[in-house]
Amino acid sequence: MRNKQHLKLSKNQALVYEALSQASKPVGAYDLLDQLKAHGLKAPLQIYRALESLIELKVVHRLESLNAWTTCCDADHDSAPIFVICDDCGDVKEHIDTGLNRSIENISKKSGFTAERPIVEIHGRCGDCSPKTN
Amino acid sequence: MRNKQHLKLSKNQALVYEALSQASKPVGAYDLLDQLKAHGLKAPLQIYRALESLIELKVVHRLESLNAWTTCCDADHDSAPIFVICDDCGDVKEHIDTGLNRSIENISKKSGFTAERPIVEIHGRCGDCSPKTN
DNA sequence: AAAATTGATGTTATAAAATAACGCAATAAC
DNA sequence: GTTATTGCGTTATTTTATAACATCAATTTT
Repeated sequence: MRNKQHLKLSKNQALVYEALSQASKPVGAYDLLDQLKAHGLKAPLQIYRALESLIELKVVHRLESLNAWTTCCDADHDSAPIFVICDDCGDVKEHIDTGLNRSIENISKKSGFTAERPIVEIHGRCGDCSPKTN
Repeated sequence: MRNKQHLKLSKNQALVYEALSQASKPVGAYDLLDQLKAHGLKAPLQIYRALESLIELKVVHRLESLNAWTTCCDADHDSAPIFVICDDCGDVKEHIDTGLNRSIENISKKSGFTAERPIVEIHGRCGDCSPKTN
């Protein structure tokens, strides 16, 4: 989704989105809550509701394998977001890859499946955190 | 891993593996516990420990987006397991796709990343559960 | 064989993540 | 202006996963 500046977010949505934007990594719901207590938020549900709506708006993704959320890379994609996650430094990058999307379509077609929400989260080591050299 | 028959599993491992084998769908840890209470298991940890070791042995996979576990399809794969999940009937199928694996390798190479644990879980509708026809 | 290491087990308590259920307030739609 | 709709607030609860600690059995080391 481009033009995120033009999104009209509710108060809680804006708070959560802001917090996620400023984070360098995906953030958990209770971490968000801790941060936003300074702004008056008190209950987990306030966070979860905001996250849910931000996902609807396609400006935030949930990382299933981390129980955490991050802002969308703004690629304006219809295709599957691909997350590459360094298990060492925690860095997460979002990618778009047409080849991988084709593969998902192929697999679906072959089995008569309709893909609606592809989840791709690749754990490993980023270039900076050299892979195990044992 | 083939020749699962020859695996020497401990009591709890065997119980959990049996239960997963007989299930038609991925099963949650607390569901497993409920089932296995009849066999004397009492605490979540007994389940989680067994699951952890079964994953080490590569005979069980965890579905991150379902918080549930399932037996490996026995493909003897080095490559990423791909799960196709029907959000309607709950059916889950494991696939292997060389194309998708190549894509993951490409993405990794481009960014100097070393993929160690790729997670691919495609949610949608299976052929039997026709996709939304609104 | 005794000692030491390892791997599995059992139990209680706790932490972490997510949702249910209820009611209120502001705003957009008719 | 009444009626839907949407967002907000709060308490309690459920669901999922781990920590901490103790025991037991098997295997390896000496």
